[in-house]
Amino acid sequence: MPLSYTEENYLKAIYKLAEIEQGSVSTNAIAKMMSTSAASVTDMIKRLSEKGYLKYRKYYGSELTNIGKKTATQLVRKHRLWETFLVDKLKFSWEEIHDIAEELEHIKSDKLIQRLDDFLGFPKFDPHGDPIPNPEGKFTLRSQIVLSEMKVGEQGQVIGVKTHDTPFLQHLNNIGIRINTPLRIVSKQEYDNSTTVKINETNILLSEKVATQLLLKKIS
Amino acid sequence: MPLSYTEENYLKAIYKLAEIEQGSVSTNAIAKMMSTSAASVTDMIKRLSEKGYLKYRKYYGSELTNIGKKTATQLVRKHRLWETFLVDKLKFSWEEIHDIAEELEHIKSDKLIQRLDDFLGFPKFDPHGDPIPNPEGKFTLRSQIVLSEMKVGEQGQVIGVKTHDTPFLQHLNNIGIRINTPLRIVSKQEYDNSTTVKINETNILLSEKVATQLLLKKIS
DNA sequence: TTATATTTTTAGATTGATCTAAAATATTTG
DNA sequence: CAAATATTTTAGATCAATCTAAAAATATAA
Repeated sequence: MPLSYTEENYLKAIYKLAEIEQGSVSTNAIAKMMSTSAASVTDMIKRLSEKGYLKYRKYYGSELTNIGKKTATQLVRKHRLWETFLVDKLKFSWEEIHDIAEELEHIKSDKLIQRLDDFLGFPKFDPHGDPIPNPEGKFTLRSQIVLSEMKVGEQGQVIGVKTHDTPFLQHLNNIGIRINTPLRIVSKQEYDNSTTVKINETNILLSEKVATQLLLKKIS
Repeated sequence: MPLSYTEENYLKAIYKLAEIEQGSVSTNAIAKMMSTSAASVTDMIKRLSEKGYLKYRKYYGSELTNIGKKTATQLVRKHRLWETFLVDKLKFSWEEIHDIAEELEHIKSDKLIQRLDDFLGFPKFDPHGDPIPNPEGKFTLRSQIVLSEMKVGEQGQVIGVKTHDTPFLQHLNNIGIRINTPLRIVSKQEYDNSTTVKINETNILLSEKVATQLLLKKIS
């Protein structure tokens, strides 16, 4: 029997939390991520446990099984492919796509996702720079560095962001930073940990808050 | 408050039935179309009536209000645009798209549909030849004739089908008939009401069952 | 290490969508 | 037109997903 919309969202939430915390995920953490009560979470993890998607010991939290992880990874794959579609084909911007992809990812058709992947040219990264798992669930790795850790004089190209919240992405749009933007570190101000970068012959000041969220690939 | 997935499906069903029957739609007819019990339908039409999407008199059936019709038309618009996307962009065939579009039509974003419409080049008809209503709900009309009513010697081009059931569409694929196929009526056999047509210099026999479901535009 | 605080689970209710069976209303027919 | 038949509604249950409040278990701190 197929998973419900809600069950799928729980799996995704637990998968994400397991990436941060290690080992098992606490009921309260899931409740916070799903914006629901701990009582509801207890109900749901019991159900998902019975269906074999996770292992759960009372009072000690939950851990996804292999099938649970696989299912969650496929949801991530679908989400990121749809986000790529929305940006590449429908010309949406960074910050508009999350909620729509959140709905699209639940459409149940393997063939649809294969065809979409093909149509998009088998992308390996989504518009935020996050890797798109392949049908087997494998992620493509690449070397990346946080802008705030680059040294003066080094050059790089923006390949991703660490957070996806709308105000941050809008701010990046405003100051002219997007995926693939090339830049050079001009100077770093110790006083407030801000960084000056040169983009297209223009110097731009990036606050610490921004510099610690931008992922780059170095270019020599 | 937005409509639920189920409420949207009821609206669509009632809208479709109102196109066939005239005036109000019976509870049983809705139950049949939704493959559910009459009791469930009674519950639902009460709710939709309270929300203002339809008018309902006990024991006398339901009729959509203007807002109900508008909502249903937008669902039809979304369904047909997604079907067009699946065929034109993702290379699905006629008979594979209905169920997927049935899910996609519930994604809630006006901007998404605008952008999709633009991306597809503002199509006026879907892959089955059915008209796609514009954002205001207006359908494009065109003159069409059922193949079985054409006379020997007349020429036409396939622009649509009257039923969408999978075996029928697969049969059309098999015998080489699709949207835009040009053909000429070679002869009509009175005995079994079959029709012989010429497509690309080849004569093909169409049964009455097929000939009464094919819509054509005459060409002179 | 006992008391306090936090986390988690249980118990009991609610809402939407569904069902079956029975009652009420409408329609058809002899 | 009354009896038989068909349709529709009501009544009462169930299931998934949610809630609040209270109880139970675990963790922390004096």
